[in-house]
Amino acid sequence: MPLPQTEIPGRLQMQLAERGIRMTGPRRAILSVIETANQHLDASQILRKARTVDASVDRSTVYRTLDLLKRQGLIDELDLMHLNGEGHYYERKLGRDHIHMACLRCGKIAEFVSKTFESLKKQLERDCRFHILVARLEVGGYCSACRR
Amino acid sequence: MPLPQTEIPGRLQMQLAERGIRMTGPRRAILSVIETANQHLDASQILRKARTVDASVDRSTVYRTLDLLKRQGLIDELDLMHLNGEGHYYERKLGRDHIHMACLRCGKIAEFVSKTFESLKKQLERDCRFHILVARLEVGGYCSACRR
DNA sequence: TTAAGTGCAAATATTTTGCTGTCAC
DNA sequence: GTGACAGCAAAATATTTGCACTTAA
Repeated sequence: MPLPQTEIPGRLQMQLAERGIRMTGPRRAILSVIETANQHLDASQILRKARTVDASVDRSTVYRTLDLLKRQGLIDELDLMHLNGEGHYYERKLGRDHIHMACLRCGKIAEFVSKTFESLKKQLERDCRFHILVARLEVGGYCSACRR
Repeated sequence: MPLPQTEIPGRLQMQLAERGIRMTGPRRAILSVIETANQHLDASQILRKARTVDASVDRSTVYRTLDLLKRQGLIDELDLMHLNGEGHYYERKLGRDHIHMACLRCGKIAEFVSKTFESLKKQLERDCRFHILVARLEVGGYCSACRR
């Protein structure tokens, strides 16, 4: 049973602070955008939204911050099957990994948490003697509404 | 038990012919590169190798051909956890999907075929009423040699 | 104080597109 | 013959980097 992922505002900020990483204005703006996003955002969307908080935020700061968060394992980077161009999408890493299912017809993204996925990762770590840091399962196809 | 994937030379060419898709010089060169590759190649590498067969091959033809093969479901597109930049890697789609494990320290890519992965996909199709066309599981972490 | 972070501008990397001539079928 | 494909050049998109100034701790 996946625990409900209750979200503490400023959690990302806290996690960075715990690791002794400096907090700045632009960084705060970007983090808040990522935290409050209710959909997957790409770098440009993050930039645009961050600028509504702090108009001076630069595109390169967005990329640098995304890099930082990736290295810290606090966000995941997704392709979403390149439904819109070749860019990447970002989302908070919360508890259990989930699978992304992208409908190639209507573009809807569904998410799915699966015990089998968790077992698969364990099996992989055991059988391949591989220490997993990130796991990304993306699926493309037709959703229930589009498959008919 | 996965069947041994015996490779017939010119198989890709044949598969395109079966579908009534035109064969041309540049296309033949690109297909042969993909077929004989013993590692994952990105668009630039494919271009370079294709040019050793047919020097006039253009970069855009490589992209157009990769697009064609993707649409036909004959190749898979991978990120390999962006070990080297943001480009994509391509590989023949042969029989069973496999998992790619990228070592974030040494860069080695290992592949793994798993029954559990197959069950997971079936479960997904059933539980989410989703018709899967492509499934991509990529894992990043430390391989057995690097984890110590 | 000072190492880390920032904006800015420019560079790089990757992919796509318009166009016109060519070729497979 | 004709529609699909090609090369070329240019554009569009996505990301990275060098540098000088600023700032958090």
